[in-house]
Amino acid sequence: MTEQFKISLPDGSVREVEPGATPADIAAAIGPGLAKAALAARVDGELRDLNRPFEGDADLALVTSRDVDDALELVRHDYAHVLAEAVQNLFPGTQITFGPSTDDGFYYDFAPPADHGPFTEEDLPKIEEEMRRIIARDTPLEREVWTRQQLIQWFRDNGETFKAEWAAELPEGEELTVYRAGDWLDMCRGPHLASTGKLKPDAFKLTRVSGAYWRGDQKNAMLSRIYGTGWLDKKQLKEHLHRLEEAAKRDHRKLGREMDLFHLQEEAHGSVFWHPKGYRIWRELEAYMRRKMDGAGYREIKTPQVMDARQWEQSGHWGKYRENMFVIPDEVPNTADDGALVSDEVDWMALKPMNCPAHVLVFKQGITSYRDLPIRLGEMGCCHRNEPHGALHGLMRVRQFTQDDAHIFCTEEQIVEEVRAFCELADTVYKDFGFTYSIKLALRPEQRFGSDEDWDKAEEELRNAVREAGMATDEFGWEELPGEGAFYAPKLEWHLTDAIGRTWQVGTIQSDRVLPERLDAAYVGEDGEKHRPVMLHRAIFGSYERFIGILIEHFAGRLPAWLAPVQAVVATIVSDADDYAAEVAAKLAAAGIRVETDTRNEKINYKVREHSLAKVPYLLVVGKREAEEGTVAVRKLGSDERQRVTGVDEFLAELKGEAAAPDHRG
RNA sequence: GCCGGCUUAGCUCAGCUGGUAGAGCAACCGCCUUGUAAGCGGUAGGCCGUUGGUUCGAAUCCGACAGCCGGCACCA
Repeated sequence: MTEQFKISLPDGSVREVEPGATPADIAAAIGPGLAKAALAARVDGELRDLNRPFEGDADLALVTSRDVDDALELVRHDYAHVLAEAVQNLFPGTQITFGPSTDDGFYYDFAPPADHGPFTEEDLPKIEEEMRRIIARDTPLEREVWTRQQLIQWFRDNGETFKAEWAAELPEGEELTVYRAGDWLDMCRGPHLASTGKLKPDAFKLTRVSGAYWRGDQKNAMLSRIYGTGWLDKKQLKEHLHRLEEAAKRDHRKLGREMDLFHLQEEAHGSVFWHPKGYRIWRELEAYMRRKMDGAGYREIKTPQVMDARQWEQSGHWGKYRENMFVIPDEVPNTADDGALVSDEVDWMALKPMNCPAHVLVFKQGITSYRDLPIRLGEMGCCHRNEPHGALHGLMRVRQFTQDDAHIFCTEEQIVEEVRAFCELADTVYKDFGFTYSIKLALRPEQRFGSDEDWDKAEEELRNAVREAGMATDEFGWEELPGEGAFYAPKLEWHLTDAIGRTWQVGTIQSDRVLPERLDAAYVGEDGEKHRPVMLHRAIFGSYERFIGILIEHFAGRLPAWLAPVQAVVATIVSDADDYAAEVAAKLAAAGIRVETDTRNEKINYKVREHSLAKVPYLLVVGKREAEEGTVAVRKLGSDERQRVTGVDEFLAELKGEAAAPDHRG
């Protein structure tokens, strides 16, 4: 008489099964529909294979495609395995490595055969085809527990050096499993679907290829990665591809060109040429941020673009970041007729990669009393960093950028209050742009300066400040990120969520005790002795370049009226209305509205289309009728509302509210 | 920096296996005075990224370099 296992189901019922029984057996016992729909099982909360026998009494929940998160994870992981098998079928000699699921699909990293070279996009269609064949074959996926030695031996015998290396390094005590699909197998923790046929042949697509370092380390071999997107059914795949197309339409590089905001060119790659319309956005943002910072007790300064290398040596940047700094010889003249003239003993200078050392130098002028603290020094600081070329990306990653930077010099006791106040300032700013955001605390990295006690303290201060602001909650996406901090301090990060759900890290505040020490910043305390201030580095936009890029993508170019470079266009229908159009425009301009007129000899359809594509918030159409009646026909961009005819003053009153910056509205 | 791809008119893109370039839109010039997302006709516009090579001949084939795109790594 064998012992029976008691399996509890989510509805509260309990089934008794023989040892050796599996979740699949239970699904079958409940009904054929469920047996077919079941993808995997949660056994005591752990996601498991449908065919893995119970090991004792257990709580069981069968996972179907209705459990979307689990189902997608399973399906994507399976697609990755099928991809690996397909590639090995088509390209014998290819080594497999890793293939996880991602946010929208999966990838797998391969080491292609020595005589083949990396995979290219041209390979993708035939790999997809092979994947469909594998799915159609409907091969069962079987879990097997192997010993480490078996694994290493098997992979070595099959020329799988990467897998063998990995198997040798897996932590002791872990159950090592392989999943077998017919003749093919991969070492994998699982779980997997019961068979390849559970995948939909039309719900995935291989999207791109790229290089990726083995184990993510630049020092290692470059592998060939194949990305795919994978879903539960064809409809989801189509929706996803559609979302990608929509996202591409928001691309700030494309909109920046179409809207004539800025351009980039080879001769200054990684630095932005702002055009009048783009710089108008910048100026509005800058004016807004100045008001916010003035109002929050910051004082703005301006510091040198170029400083002597000795200064950077002292601050520590020379040692750590010299590779990414633009360095120039301090020699006059530095050219001669026969070429460059740079002597051996030249002094070096560097363009500033950040503002903080200069701010410490300002702080150090004169003697500071504890009564003066906190001192908040702000700067719209233009910095240069010689970024790795492969990292450059439109406005999002540039070599010259301007930060809404500030450093708060304060006492230990003032840290929490200053950080708390910053949380509130950042909150008002992000809300003014309609962003939701989450706050993360990036904790100590492996490589760092300072003692563990200092780190304990610094982390706790930031944590407390966010708690005191009432923002260390789920509502604010509060989360701690181990290992993500800067080498000198933990940092709080603000991650914006844009209109299509992408996140962007923009704001930050971090406490720094290292730099004041290195640059010997001090204040005189109550006791008459010298003390080190703590320095809080902080920014809200991050950089103007990147923030504008994010705004363009967030609004899909349709900036709110207060940021729109041109807020209204007066477009005529007939030339008889030209004078009236000029009159209307003059009136708006006198009220501070950025307005243009369009009196070209074109049909109104044409003008409407053009200004709509240019994302002008308001189009005021004037014809004979409006000229006679003193009205305008208002067409608001992106509004479903039908154009309406209204008096100029009424319209102006309405637009003035919208055209004012959020902090200037009543 | 690493892997792959790309680079032709202001923009978007054609140009097969080598015979010194083509479209649409934009621009300019006319006609049309127009009522809410492209009126019609015409004209002009190109060192085919740069540079070496192969060839009688290169936008086209090969190499180097640069920039861009997608990733990887990096992001004080």
